[in-house]
Amino acid sequence: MEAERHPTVPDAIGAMDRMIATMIVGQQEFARRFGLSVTDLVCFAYVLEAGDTPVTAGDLATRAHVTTGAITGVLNRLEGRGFVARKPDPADRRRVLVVARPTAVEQAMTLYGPFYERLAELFADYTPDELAVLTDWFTRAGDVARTFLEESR
Amino acid sequence: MEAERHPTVPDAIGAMDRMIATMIVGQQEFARRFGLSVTDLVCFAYVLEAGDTPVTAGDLATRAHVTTGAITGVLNRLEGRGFVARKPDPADRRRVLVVARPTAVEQAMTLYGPFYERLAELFADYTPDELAVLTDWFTRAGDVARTFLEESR
DNA sequence: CTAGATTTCTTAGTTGCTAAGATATTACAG
DNA sequence: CTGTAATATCTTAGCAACTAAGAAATCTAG
Repeated sequence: MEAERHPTVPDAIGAMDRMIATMIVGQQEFARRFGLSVTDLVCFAYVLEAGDTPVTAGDLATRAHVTTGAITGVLNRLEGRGFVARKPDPADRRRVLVVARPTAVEQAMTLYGPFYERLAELFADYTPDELAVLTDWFTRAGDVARTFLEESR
Repeated sequence: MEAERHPTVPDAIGAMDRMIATMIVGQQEFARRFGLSVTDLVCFAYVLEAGDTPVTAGDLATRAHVTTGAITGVLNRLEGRGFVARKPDPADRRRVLVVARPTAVEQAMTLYGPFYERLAELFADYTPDELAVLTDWFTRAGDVARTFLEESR
């Protein structure tokens, strides 16, 4: 069946939309179980992603599209759960640097782990070339969305 | 560089995570502009997706993982914006059927359109076979997430 | 016909957000 | 230097959307 193997761009966008909607609900569910908000998880993911690069409270506000006032609450909750720590910036004492606690990834994996295992099983069904196509698309789609968000400020 | 063209499964999951996080922030931004909540958009997308198949208020609560009380608010807002209409179910008068208004897609496209154009441009960079891989993954990842959500109730 | 189950809506209370402004610090023009 | 403006975070008051619990209407089964 050639037709089914060659979806149109609108087909792809439709399938993507349904996937995104489900992932959003999934994140809300994860957040609920952590006793955190979706914004908290988005910020935490960004801190982990940044790795050694220092992240300020303001960076999180920009990235999550919320006010700095909201970030105060985000950091209080993440700090309360032991996910991150506030650290003063020696170079600029107005700033607050946010660093992930050593056990943070471990803690997150307790809840995310089972879901990631399912995803890993799914990805295992694809060839290395197909995995490259998927990873490339994730990266570029993320860039497209980020650019779109920045432009429409 | 072979290594770069063959990401590992963890690479793929990492790229996917960052993409999802950005899409979540994007949906929050769209919701803000519509004067709606993310839950409203998730429900609206589900109503559109269902097409002619009737959707009840309870279906939306199940799909969006919120209480039926929250759905009352969702429907009031979506109805207020002219996106959907409540329709009594002739077969069961307790039920409320939700149908998309004819102009609903058009209205949604006013805001979503520019973003979808960017996505369409991105998808245009992929061959039909690659597009098939992507669409297949969207569908299956959506199924994995939906199954995971249903199991963990 | 009645008792229980189902479906939506209502109400009270909680949470996380924004907007505006307070506070502390840094940057820079003169 | 010094004073003024800009910047970064936090605080506060108010608002919007959620939950939990239960009311009201309707359906289902014995």
